[in-house]
Amino acid sequence: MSKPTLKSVAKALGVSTATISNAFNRPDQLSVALREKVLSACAELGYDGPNKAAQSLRKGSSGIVAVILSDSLEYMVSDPVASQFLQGVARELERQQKHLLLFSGSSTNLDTITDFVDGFICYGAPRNLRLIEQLRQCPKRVLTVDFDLPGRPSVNIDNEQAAYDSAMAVLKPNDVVAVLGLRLIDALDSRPVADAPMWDNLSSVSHRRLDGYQRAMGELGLTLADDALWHIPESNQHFAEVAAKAVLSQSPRPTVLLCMSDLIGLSAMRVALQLGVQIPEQLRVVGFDGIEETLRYHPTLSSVWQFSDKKGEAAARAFQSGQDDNQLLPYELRLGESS
Amino acid sequence: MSKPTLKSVAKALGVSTATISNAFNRPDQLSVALREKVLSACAELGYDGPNKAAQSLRKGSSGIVAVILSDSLEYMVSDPVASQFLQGVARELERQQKHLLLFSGSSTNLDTITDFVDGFICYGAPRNLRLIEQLRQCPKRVLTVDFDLPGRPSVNIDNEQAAYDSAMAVLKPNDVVAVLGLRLIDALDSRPVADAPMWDNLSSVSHRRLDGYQRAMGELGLTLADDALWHIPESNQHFAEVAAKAVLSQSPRPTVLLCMSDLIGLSAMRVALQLGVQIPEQLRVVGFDGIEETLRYHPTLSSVWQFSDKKGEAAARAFQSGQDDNQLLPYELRLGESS
DNA sequence: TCATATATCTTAATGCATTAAGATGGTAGC
DNA sequence: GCTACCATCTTAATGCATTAAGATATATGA
Repeated sequence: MSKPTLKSVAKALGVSTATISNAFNRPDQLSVALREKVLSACAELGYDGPNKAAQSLRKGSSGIVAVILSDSLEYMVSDPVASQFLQGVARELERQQKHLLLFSGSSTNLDTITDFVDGFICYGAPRNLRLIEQLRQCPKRVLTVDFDLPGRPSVNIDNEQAAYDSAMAVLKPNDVVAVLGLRLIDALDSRPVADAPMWDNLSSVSHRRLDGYQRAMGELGLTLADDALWHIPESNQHFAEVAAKAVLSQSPRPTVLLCMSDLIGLSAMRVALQLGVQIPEQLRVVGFDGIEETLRYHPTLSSVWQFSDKKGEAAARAFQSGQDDNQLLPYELRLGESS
Repeated sequence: MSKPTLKSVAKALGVSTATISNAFNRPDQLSVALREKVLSACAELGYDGPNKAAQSLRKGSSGIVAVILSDSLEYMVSDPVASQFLQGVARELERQQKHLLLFSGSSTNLDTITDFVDGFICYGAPRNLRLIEQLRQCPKRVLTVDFDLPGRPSVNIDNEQAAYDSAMAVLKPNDVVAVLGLRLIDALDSRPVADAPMWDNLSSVSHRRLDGYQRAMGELGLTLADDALWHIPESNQHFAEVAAKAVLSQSPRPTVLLCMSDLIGLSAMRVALQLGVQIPEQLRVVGFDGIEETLRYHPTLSSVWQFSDKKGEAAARAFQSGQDDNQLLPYELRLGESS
């Protein structure tokens, strides 16, 4: 006997297909007694719910939301900011009884599954240009986070203003400034940006933050030396330490480090302390993101808190609600001992 | 106007729906002239092929094969053995015009997508018990690689015999033996197995290999000391070096190292050389898997070559062909300077 | 020239499920 | 006792596509 279907189960029970369907989807449409009879019969016959493909076809939606992570899944799970975001998305999606399908940005064949999902939430600007093109042309709903796609809704914070605020909070006249930036150019190792072409992909967060830093510096009459702007390919300890070591060995030594993530900021402080540089007397540091570890570390790190879990929830909610604007979430500047 | 469908396109062109469908799926069923007219009309109307959900429903298959990787995706891409396997699968699937959907073993909701895929190729025994249960009960085709699931087809090599062969090739009477094993117990760091409960998950490859080692040792009258059997949680340099250092510091120092992967073998040789232990005079080493790096390294590493790319192809082919047996692929023992 | 084979396109049944609208029987109100 | 309404279930249209079988017209062969 082939796999049971709604129809075969209905016939076996002597009821209509609508009844079986309702037993699964709209319990209020039939008596409890009958519903339980149906459900137990289904279990017995090995029928485990309506076929998703048919359901998706009929309803026009599958209840599956694909989340595309720009970086590798591994990184995303280990990075506290990203994993908090993911938890927020998962929480909100569960609340809405939706399912979550996870993709890494290296996925290249969206066509394969576009018809099976309700749309995409894309976290972070993908490096993969083909993927970006596919997202642009995707007929399904697409919502971006931490970057913008023309004509698509997005969830973000005002990175320029936040960066400006954070810089203004630590900078003093006559400071020597260095910026430890994240993914500014197309290189896989930590290095000074120098005159490498900026990888300005969809006005990514990093460039907005850089703009904010520079606005603040401009107002204070400070300039950024050519070798004081560093590119870090991925927000982790190793890459951050390489950059921090290099920058703190320069002369004149920076008196302020503007860091585009908290992991970078913490790593920089570790390096500074190893080098015997006093914080905040000789060096002030400010991070970005707002993760718990900045509070446990000593000295505590000043940072822009952006509440990634809320961001995840907001993204999932905005995805569902259908609102098409570019939403800016609140952030909060919290000063620690590092400034 | 809503999204175009087969029907709407057919009406717009004044032909039947069958013609449009054939234009996409069976070009031989209509004249080239008409086919091109149809295709260009589709492009103009913004119709990009038959809806996959409907197609899947009608055809009973979607052409998507899901590959589940027991470890994290990141690890899989970096590990040469796994990534070769993946390449083999991808190559064969492409040949069959199928699509590949990648999952990590931490995925827990197969139900979400079972109706959308033709089945699962599962590489390596998942740690996630819920996932294993889902695979057992999955109504779709499931093929396992490097482990077995009762009643399911699998692709593998004869790990017991291969391990036996490799051990026999390096062992001599009176040897002191240590085993650097992979994922033998449920621990996330490198450590001696001692009396921790063996994590015998679905007769995984590691336990088969251990059986092979021990059969060989038995025949030579050798025994494995309690602290000479080590568990390594993941096949990478760091974890391997920790274990190798510990084992090579024991007294009496081992004269043979049986390693369950080449990465482990190579790391162990690196450690040995650092410690001033001569290979092969004072220590013989044998690995497992067969990766190119073993040939470039000096001394070259003896190993069991299992041709992971072929394994990937074989898995994809077996998945497709419908054969339901437990296939054993050939392996090859290649001796290097390490023994 | 007639019968037959070929190429090309259409008809209609089918896959599995959802859901608005209709049918049925019972209960409450007066 | 009659009407109105409610709870409960069924009917039937619908979503988007595939494909075997049927319908034409054109070409082939004797």
